Amino acid sequence: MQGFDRLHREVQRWIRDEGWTGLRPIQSRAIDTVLGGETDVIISAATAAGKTEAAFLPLLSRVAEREDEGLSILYVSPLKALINDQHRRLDGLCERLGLPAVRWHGDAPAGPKQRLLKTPAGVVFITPESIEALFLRRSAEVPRLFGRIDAVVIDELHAFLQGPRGLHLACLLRRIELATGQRPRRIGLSATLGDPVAASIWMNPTAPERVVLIEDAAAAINIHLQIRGYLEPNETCASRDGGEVEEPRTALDDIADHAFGVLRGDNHLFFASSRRNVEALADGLRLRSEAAAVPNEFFPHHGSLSRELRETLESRLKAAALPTTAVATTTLELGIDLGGVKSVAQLGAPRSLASLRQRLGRSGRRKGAPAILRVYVRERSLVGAAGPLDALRPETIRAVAAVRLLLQRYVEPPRSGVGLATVAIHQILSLIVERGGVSAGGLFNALCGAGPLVNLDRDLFLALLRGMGDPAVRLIEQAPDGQIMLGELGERLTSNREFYAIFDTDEEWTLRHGVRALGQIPISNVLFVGSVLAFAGRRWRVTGVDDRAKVLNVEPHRAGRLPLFERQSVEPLGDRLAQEMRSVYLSQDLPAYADPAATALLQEGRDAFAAYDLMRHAVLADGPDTHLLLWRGGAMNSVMAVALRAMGAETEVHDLGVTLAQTVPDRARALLESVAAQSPSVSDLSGYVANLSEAKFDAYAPPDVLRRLWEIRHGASVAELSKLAAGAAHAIDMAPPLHLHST
DNA sequence: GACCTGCTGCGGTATG
Repeated sequence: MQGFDRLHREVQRWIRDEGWTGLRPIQSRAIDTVLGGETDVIISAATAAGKTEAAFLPLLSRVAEREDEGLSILYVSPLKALINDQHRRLDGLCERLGLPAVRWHGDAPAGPKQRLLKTPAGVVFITPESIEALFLRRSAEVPRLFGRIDAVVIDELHAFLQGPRGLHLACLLRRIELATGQRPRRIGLSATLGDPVAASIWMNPTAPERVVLIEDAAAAINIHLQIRGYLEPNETCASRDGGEVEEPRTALDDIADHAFGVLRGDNHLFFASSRRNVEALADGLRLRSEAAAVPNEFFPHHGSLSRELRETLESRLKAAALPTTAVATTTLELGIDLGGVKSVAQLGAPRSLASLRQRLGRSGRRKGAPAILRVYVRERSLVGAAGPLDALRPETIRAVAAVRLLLQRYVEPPRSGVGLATVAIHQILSLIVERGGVSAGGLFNALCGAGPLVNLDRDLFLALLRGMGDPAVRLIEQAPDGQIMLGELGERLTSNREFYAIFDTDEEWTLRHGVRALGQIPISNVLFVGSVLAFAGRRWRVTGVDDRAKVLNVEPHRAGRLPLFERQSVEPLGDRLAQEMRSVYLSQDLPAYADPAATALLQEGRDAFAAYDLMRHAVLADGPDTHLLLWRGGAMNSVMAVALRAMGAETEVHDLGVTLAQTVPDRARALLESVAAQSPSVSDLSGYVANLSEAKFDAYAPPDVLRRLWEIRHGASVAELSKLAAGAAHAIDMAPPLHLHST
């Protein structure tokens, strides 16, 4: 067994006692690297390949003989449930080596934490938020607790590569180094790395080339998959006579029928995107069990359900004594080992390959067993109110495009830079609490300079500090000697326990028409006066945006119903998936993994694409509106929408592109030509984005700073605008009349 | 028509 001999004797004994017949390839390869050097390491391998042990067997071998006081290994995880899982896996081994292994998160027992503070030793399994709490409430203990760490293990590394939480953790690790004067090596674990370079930069921003990447040898993807097509029935009114209202049958009913037939009797995961879908599907499956007089084995799992309900379901899946299907949102996508899950089903086409890969990793964990994936796709009936975007059958096309990219092993790179201002504000406040007053230079050096917030240059940093000290804000204030202290609001925020996490629990915007509040909606895309959105079954035009109060003033836009194309999308699509969709339209092959209905829908989508002449044209007339189809991801579509808005158009962003409301193709062409001719710069455009604040503390940042950060993030997209607009304007034309058949 | 993630310290009372 390669590498085995170099492990600590007690670790070797533990491996034998566990009944292992050998080390996995990734484990053998990790032993030499981890035992040998002091470098940072990324271990990237499929779920259940044994990454945890690949890191811990050599790390524990190194620290087993350590005599001096001090914590040896800091393990960080994004999930409490994962901490409990990993602790369970490693506790026995640690005990045999005489090393305490302590879980440290909000629900973990307090006793072991107290003992660890008294005598730091062994391994601690912790969340970023609990590290933050240590800095805020026990800063005096930090140097002694973390002063002798050999290695920091970051589990689910990909979860920290984009968004504010990853920046937050990077700042916390940097602050541990500053507080202790040591830089422990970092070991990252991940199953889905879209961009190893980005991961290396996160691990070691000053010397990313020195991070060693240990990747699992690319085994062939062993997968059985099927795309199943379903057509929504015609939109008909339920009969009202006789007092009984019969629910019209939907595509979801047909999907539930099929799933009930194929999933009963074993363990499966069914990902259904939204809580509403999850509840509807789980309910439909339960009703079918009742109708068939068999025990129900289908249960919902999502973030609004109590922890008790969720954990009961998780243990039922793990125990595998009773057949169980969890119908879930993304809650079961990450982390904990669910045991023998036989297949994964998904409602709707995948929106990202990173997520699809992660979900697939939950099945086929048993040696030699293939992963099984079923994608259930729904499309609209073309009878009646449907429009040309429906005729393109975008869900079916996206499902095929996603499978193609899956087989190519493509994973999206992380979207960087989100939440920079928020993390800076948060960490400035936390550093002041930790140190009891800091100079502006000290703050800059800790976070920006050689720290993780490099994109915040000196000018932006000072502008941010000035904004925080504004008498109307009072997050911070400056003592006569120049030291920066907490202001009144800073005191209040940092003393609240909601301060520990860098993310907010769902912030929703209030939609207001005159004095009347229409309700609450979450908004993730760019918004400005003139945006059109759908709510409560109507279309509304935004007439005012109050970013701080999160209020949108709206007025009715057009009389009538919801727009019929795919709505302003949620998780933005990546460029590569959008491009692959175009290539699916342009090719002829009918994949064997599509069932007859999906095959028919695929063919319909291609026929429509050809009928609209979309291989040559980027625009498509639709009644009074014009669609602009760029075959780019959400980021580029949003930037194009901002540019068109700057030229005076009313726009809406969706998965297929940008829709110009109440705009005929001639005018759309003129607008695109203006964009091409004027070639707007980022600073020309950023003023048209009204909802610049998008993370927890952004509202306390000066608008100019947020604008500048938007410009930095979107500079590359804006640089492409002019060429893209010129190309789109060039081939503009009216769509020919369409004759469509309905299946 | 989004989804997910996280949480200290203290004082009171009950229990073994």
